[in-house]
Amino acid sequence: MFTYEYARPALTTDCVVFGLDDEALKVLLIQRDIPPFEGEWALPGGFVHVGESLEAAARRELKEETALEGFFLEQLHSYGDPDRDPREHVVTVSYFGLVNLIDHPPRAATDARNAGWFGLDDLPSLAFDHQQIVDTALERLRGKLRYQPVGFELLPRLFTLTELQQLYEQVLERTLDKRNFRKKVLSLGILRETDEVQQDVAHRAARLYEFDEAAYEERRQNGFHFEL
Amino acid sequence: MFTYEYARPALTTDCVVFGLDDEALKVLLIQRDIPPFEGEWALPGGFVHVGESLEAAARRELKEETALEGFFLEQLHSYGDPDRDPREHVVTVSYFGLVNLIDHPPRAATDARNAGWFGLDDLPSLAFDHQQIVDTALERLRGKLRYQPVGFELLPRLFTLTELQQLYEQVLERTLDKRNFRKKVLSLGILRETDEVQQDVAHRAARLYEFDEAAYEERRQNGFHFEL
DNA sequence: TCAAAAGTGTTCATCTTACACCCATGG
DNA sequence: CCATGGGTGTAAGATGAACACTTTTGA
Repeated sequence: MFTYEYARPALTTDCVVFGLDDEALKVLLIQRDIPPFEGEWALPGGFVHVGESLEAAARRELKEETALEGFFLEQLHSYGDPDRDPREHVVTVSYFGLVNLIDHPPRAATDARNAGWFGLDDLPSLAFDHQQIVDTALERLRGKLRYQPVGFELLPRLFTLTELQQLYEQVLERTLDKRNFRKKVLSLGILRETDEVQQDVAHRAARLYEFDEAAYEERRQNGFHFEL
Repeated sequence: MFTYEYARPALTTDCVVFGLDDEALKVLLIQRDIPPFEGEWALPGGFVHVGESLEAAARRELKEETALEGFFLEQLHSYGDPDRDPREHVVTVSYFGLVNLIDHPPRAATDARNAGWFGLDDLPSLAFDHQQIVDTALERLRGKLRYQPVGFELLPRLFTLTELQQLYEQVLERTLDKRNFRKKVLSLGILRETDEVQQDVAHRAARLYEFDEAAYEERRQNGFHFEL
């Protein structure tokens, strides 16, 4: 039991983790096993421990609930409406993560909660204000994708230009011209062309590329501004 | 006294309020009258009350400490490093505000703390991690200014195109071409030209313009994207 | 009449967009 | 040999950058 002179809101983190598979952009959800909203789907998250940084709390909860670790995670927004949790005033710091579902396939969560990936057009109704948080995360993803090289986080290390283009098309919800897209993305000089090509495809195999972090960093230092 | 089953970090808000006067972009600071960091300068802010939204807490503290109210305020970032406050684990949600110093001149704060506007190149050393928060806010301001019509918040209702240009030059720290700037900003169609001109200037008086919020909103609905 | 800032267009380079066909591969 | 996606260039339009002089006003 812990006692304070003044009342304190509770503090949690919640994560919106996006993943990409062959079909669509998906969000990671867990099924709640305790009230409130027992049995409903919600964002993975939980209480921040004293002595723990916000990001550490977010990563810990994700690992506990969904067995995911080691990927891009960045703070999104904090929500503190006193009524957002029916129990009491709970402030949540939301995080926004990106994984590629090839390297991080869905696994049973360690603490036995049901977890799953849901297509964005196919989300169940969410507990708390989590739908709003997902909406904000999606807006943020769209914004970041245009101006920062985060899309690569959703792809395997080696990818084809068509895969990259499809990622942009799916997230931004519009079609892009193949020739213009390739011209633009290659002109940025932050992709390394590898010697490898796609395997096991029933047509001409596409060349595989890799994001060149070092080249990106160097260009960024020199005032280069990523934009797609 | 309030007792909880698990320990809770304390929760505060801190505000980085930018103001523009004739000379430079300034930040609003208060001098702390209690430990820790007693006597040092810090961002205005304080504890979030239970039952109070985050933004309400930020506005309340600002009003109490600096007598400022009724201006643009938006959430910035949350900081939760366990060591950022020497007393205990304190998580802060930072906000970022814009005021024009003509309509909101510096006044004595109601609760008798010393408050003041400091030029960005002239900041005293700040308590806690507040320098980092200011740096983040400045980055955000620079980013927002280019892509959202927030600059007007720093100017009086009626302003000249030169004032607007100087604002951009000061915040972005680079000079802009007068003709190109005017061409671009007018082509956006979100400024209303008024019949009025500058008063009491010792040279040809410039025409006064006004931000046309309605026109901006309408254009935004139709997929228009502000950019300067 | 002088000082100070307001106001105004054109040109050139760059970037963006639209668009269609042949090629390589595996089945 | 056919189906599938991979890969490639050009031309026209739009946008951004560079640049200097005349006008208005008050002191």
